[in-house]
Amino acid sequence: MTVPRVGSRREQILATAAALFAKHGFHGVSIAELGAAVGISGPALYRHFPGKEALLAELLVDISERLEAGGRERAAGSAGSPREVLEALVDFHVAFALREPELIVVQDRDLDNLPDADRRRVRRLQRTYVEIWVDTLQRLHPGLDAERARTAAHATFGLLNSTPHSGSRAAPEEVAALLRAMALASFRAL
Amino acid sequence: MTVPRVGSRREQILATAAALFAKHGFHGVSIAELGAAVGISGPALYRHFPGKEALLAELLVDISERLEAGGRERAAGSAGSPREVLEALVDFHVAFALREPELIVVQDRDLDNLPDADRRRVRRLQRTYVEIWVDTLQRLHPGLDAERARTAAHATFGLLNSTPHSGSRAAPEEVAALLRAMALASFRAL
DNA sequence: ACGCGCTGTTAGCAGTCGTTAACAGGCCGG
DNA sequence: CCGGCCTGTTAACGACTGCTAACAGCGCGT
Repeated sequence: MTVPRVGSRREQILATAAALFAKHGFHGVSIAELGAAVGISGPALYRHFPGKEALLAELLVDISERLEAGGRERAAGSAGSPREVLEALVDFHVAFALREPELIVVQDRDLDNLPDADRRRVRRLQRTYVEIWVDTLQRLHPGLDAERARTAAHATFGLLNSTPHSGSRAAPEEVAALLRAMALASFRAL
Repeated sequence: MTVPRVGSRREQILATAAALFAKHGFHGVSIAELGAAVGISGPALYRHFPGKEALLAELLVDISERLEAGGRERAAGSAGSPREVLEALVDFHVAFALREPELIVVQDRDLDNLPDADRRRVRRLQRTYVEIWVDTLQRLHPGLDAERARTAAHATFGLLNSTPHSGSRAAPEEVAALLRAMALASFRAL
């Protein structure tokens, strides 16, 4: 019994890769280093992944799918006023950024080290995630044109994704509350 | 007469390197590619720079010095209320981020590809720049503790530095005005 | 006119990278 | 007990990298 966590090695490798890629960049981490960091050495990684790029692809496709799904979920039912939806989106995003800062870093740093097919997929997911925010902002502020809404959405992502940059020795909930409040306040400028 | 732009090649190389590093990352650009992009080929770059790392160092030291100097200048004379100083800082930073988005990208993406001495220097400059913002925020909001002020400063940098991410087909002045307004509005949450 | 410094070239070297090949031990179903 | 799969090892290959060496044309001061 007690299935020995099928794919537990895989997940360990993915988590370690996320941390190392975030710290040194995709090209700055060798297969040998990554292997050593999980206790195996070098080419053993090829028992779990077809190659280095595939590893990055799995990380980035996964994070962009989770963001898009989370955004869609909170914006869907059209239940809730635009303001409530926007608050839910902010809460979701800030929680994500605080929980997995490495993935946030890797996603916009190493996107173009992906093979073409995966990069297109990730780009499309990112675009639809942005559009969820744009639609919500436009419903909240009728008359706001799409271009400005898009700029505002990206600005908010930059604000919320700033967690990896600040040392943030403070408690995560306090940081989350502060970023949430700043993001929502910034929308008053629209 | 008409000095033939002493160092014009140097500056051309630096500008091209900034663009390429921003697009593909430091490790993603080879000396040969960089040479080809400026019309010379490969090792000719060593006539102008002692090495690849020195090139990156010059870019990053330069940008962090300019940011620190610009921030210090606008915060110095203690002329102006804290709110005026803060508005000047925002204007300065957003103009910088819009004028040289590649440098913004390279600075936080490839900082740790610098040789130790240069990285320490850049880190120190960045720290004092942040502290200028922290001090101003604390003068504006007495009772705001330094940790929260630091988080808020980083969040504002993320917001203002979002320009490279959004396509921003709009006119730069409009984007600048929007980001400025959002940044200043976000401070109301403090 | 001469020589030198500046800026460019090509050839080649040493090191590192991702990846494949060949091999081996452990576990588990028949 | 046996045979295969899973997961690991080390050795080696080819490609590419940053960098150096050796050489050459050009322009300018004396």
